[in-house]
Amino acid sequence: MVKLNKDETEKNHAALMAAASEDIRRNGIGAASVADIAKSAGLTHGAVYRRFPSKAALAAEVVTQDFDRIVNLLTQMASLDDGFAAYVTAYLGPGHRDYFPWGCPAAPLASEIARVEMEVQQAFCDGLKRNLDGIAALDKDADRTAAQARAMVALATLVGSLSLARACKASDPELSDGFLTQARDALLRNRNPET
Amino acid sequence: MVKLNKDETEKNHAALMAAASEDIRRNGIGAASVADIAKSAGLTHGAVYRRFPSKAALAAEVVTQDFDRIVNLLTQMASLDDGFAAYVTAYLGPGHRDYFPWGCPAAPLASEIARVEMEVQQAFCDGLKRNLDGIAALDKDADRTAAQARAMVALATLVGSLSLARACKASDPELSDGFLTQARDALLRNRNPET
DNA sequence: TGTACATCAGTGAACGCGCGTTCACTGATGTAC
DNA sequence: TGTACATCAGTGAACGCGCGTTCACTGATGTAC
Repeated sequence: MVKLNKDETEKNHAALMAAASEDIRRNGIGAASVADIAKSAGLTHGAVYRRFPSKAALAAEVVTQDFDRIVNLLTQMASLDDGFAAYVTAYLGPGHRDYFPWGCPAAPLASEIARVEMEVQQAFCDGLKRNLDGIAALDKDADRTAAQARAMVALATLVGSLSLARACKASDPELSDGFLTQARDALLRNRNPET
Repeated sequence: MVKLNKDETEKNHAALMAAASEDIRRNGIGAASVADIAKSAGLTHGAVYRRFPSKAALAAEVVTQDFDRIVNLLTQMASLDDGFAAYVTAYLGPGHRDYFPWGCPAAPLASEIARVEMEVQQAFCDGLKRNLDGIAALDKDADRTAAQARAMVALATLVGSLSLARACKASDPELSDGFLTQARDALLRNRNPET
């Protein structure tokens, strides 16, 4: 290929991040391949190593960026009448289950994170905390400790039901849909039980 | 090695299954290696292929056996005063998070299952349904549909919190413990909201 | 009881493959004069 | 305005490695006679 001007260079960087984000959330970090990511972005694998010292560094940046997107979404939802319901409904919609160009990185990566490089674990854990804060901010209860606790349970339920819905989609689509709808109903019914 | 008598052959088979079960739940199916599994069982990789036509066939049998163990446990717990509390407490204890010789296959494999061979997906989905039935059987509510629905939400919450607790264990042990205790408290508080 | 032989669980060398990573090279850009 | 040159994003061949899988072989077992 030829030398590009700055605009095209930035476009290539964004394309690389987008391709990596999709591949990593769809296939996991281990099964995502540097060459495939580069190819999806219209580049070759060598270009990846001009920008990132390793696949792990790329994965860490992808995880951070993915959580940034979720946190931005949560910030927007905080201005809605019922942001929590909007978040839960979007998270457990069939679109989020079947579509990978963007989405929550916690569900597909949670099981794998413990065995990858520490820099990726740190990025994940950091993002997770920001995600939890964003969920807790949707909870108007004066007791902030309780709101944080509820955010943790809510995120765990979202992650678990999305993962299980994805797992059994091919074998039993009805069961898959059931995980999404039952979790949604339960989360919207059980919140803030004291009020 | 030498020819073994039938007892030793069965021992080797059991050792292979145990090693595969631990490796697969600890590292995932993709990252588990046939050679490592054989080595852990005191054999070489060739021995695996005398018993299983492929790594996928081994994984499918491991998944089935892992769910069998969970279902047996649930059957035993059904005779306790509060089997659901016993299940939730054991599932979300730090032992289940940190120890891999046995345990629930749903949490570590959920994210990965959608991209492995169909025979493994079938074994997983089958096991998942038996797991759900076992949880629902701990629920004495006369409304069986509601009990099934609660079982799905409970399993999703268990899977999600265990996965997230494992994910952030190294980066933030307190947050990791929090996922376990908050999910446990919520599951024991919110069950069967109509009674 | 002793001998010959079929069985078959397990061994280990070999295979092709895709992986992450390295590095010498290319060639358009944009600056220096 | 025109020319020489340093920069640097991207290319693509090459590397060592571990993977799943195959297969000719080994040798104790347990049966047949």
